[in-house]
Amino acid sequence: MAEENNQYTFESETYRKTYWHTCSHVLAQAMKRLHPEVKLAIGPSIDNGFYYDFDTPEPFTEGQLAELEAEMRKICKEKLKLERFELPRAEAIKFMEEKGEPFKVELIHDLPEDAVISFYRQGEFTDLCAGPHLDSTGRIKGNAIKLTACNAAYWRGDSNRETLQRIYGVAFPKKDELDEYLAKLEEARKRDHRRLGRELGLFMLRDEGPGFPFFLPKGMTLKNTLLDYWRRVHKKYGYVEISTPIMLNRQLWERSGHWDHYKNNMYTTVIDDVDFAVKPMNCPGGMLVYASEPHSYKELPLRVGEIGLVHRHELSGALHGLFRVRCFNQDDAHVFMTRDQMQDVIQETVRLFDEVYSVFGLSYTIELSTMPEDHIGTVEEWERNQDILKAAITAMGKDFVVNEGDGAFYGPKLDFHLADSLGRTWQCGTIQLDSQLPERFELEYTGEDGQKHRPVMIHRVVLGSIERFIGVITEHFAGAFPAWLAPVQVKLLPVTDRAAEYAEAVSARLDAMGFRVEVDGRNEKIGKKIREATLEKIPYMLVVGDRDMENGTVSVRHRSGEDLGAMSLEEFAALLGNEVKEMTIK
RNA sequence: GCUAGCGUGGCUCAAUGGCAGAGCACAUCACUCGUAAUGAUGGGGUUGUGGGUUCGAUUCCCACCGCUAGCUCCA
Repeated sequence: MAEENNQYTFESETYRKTYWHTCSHVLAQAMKRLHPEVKLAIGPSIDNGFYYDFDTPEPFTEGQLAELEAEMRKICKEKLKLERFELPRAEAIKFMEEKGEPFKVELIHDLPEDAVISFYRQGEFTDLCAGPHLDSTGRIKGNAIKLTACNAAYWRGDSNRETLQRIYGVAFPKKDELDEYLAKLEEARKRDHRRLGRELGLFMLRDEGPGFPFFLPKGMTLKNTLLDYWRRVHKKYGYVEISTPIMLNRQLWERSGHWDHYKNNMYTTVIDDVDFAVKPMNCPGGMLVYASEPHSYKELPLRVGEIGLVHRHELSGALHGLFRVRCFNQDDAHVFMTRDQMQDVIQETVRLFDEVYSVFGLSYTIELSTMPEDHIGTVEEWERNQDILKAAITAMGKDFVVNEGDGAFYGPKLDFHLADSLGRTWQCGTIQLDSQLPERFELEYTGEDGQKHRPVMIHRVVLGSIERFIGVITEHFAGAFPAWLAPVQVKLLPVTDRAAEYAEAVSARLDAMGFRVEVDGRNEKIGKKIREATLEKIPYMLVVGDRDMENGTVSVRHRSGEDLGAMSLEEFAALLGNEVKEMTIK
């Protein structure tokens, strides 16, 4: 490895991860020098940096990070050689016991019998590690290391085990690159949807209802515009829409399996001595609708959509703006079909996803989640369904990664993780294959043969949660929504009071054409009105003054700062109309 | 839920064991102005909630509520 280092650059993921992994060892070494009593857990590289978990009597403070960074810089300057060596199991355990590292001992115990147990030594510091590593701490640029956070983490991610202190860090071969990275994080903070949501008047959260978002007028317009698009695109793909009750009795939830498998997350109540639960999912209601009348094979696949408001009691610590809430609208749909239709339906659904995501300029990665420990149905059924999902997307030439044991309790699923413009990903779409609920609700259709058959179904959402999706696109567009989606598309800015009436008249005409328009009739200077409309990220500003009144024009300015000059209202309406139309159904 | 940090006008943030302050926003008045902030004046706070320590608490202590970060990446 060492001699090959020169061939590698920081652009290579392998080299980057090796670099960061060695950084984590340097961090651990610095920790041991400053705080010998601290016990070492694990310290891997991650997608953007590295961390190390420590067991410490006293949690760390931000101030200590600077001290650790300084010690790390020292270690880099010392140019310590990293040397790998192996030990037989018993000796490895003894070695770590003597060093007083109980977590390392546990790790060695859990390694398979035939595992090679390797260590890396740098100066006075040695760590259990599979490697690989850089050949010297001198290869790390000391002043381009930044310890970014210290936080708690459970040993082995298990909430029943020890709480460790995790220190996160990031490092680059050049100081400039570190600064650039930190600037990018700062940029990300500026487009945080929680901040933009408040600044743009989209939504709010209150102590009175943690995790229950309130939508404000602008946010509601955005949401309705989004749903309007959703309905049009689903109509095109042959969906019908229903709405099912928000609360249903216990018996139903027992039948669906939710009462047994999902009760901890459900809001329940008692009405007239009967247990009720607020729905955490829409499916059981959808089952009742399907079962309410007989079906023929000729109707299949039957695509039934529902924008359903669901409530889930998420852990308080998991709440996060609109990304993780306790009540949200799913753009749900259930597609009922024959076994033969499964692959086609899955592919058709993926095509629908592609169309929708492309409208927003969002790309995605797919994860296949397989059978969890807590599940219903047979292993054979699960495997068969997993194979169908795999086959369907493979045939479409799509890549996916497998997420073992992360399926829903009733079936395997394909999860679509959307990347925002900063490369962070959020799970939005999902396609879940389910042959359990049709069984439990005894769903049937009459086949060509005149016999009753059991359909299979998928549960699927494209946007996922309307709330989360709004959060994702708010950050993706940094609040500057495309014109078709912007809560306000046009703002009239009269230069003086003399133009107020004219502005109102223009506004009324645009409104009649179906555009979302506002007038800034305040007695303020035009510069101020422009500044504020720009900060509101309204796509078009129409400046109107004496000149425009005389000529019957509007002076158009884009939020980007571009001055499009004076034009007739008809010309402007055509311009905006085209821009809006481009983004609608193809 | 756990660990740590935080909670001061609508927002962003000062300050202090001894009268709580600024900018923005808001209101009023003047200015009627052509492409990113006109000026003046004014109103607005039981410092998250409840308890405790103290002559005195917004500040110190305790509890609760809420928020923020992490708890997925595994030598």
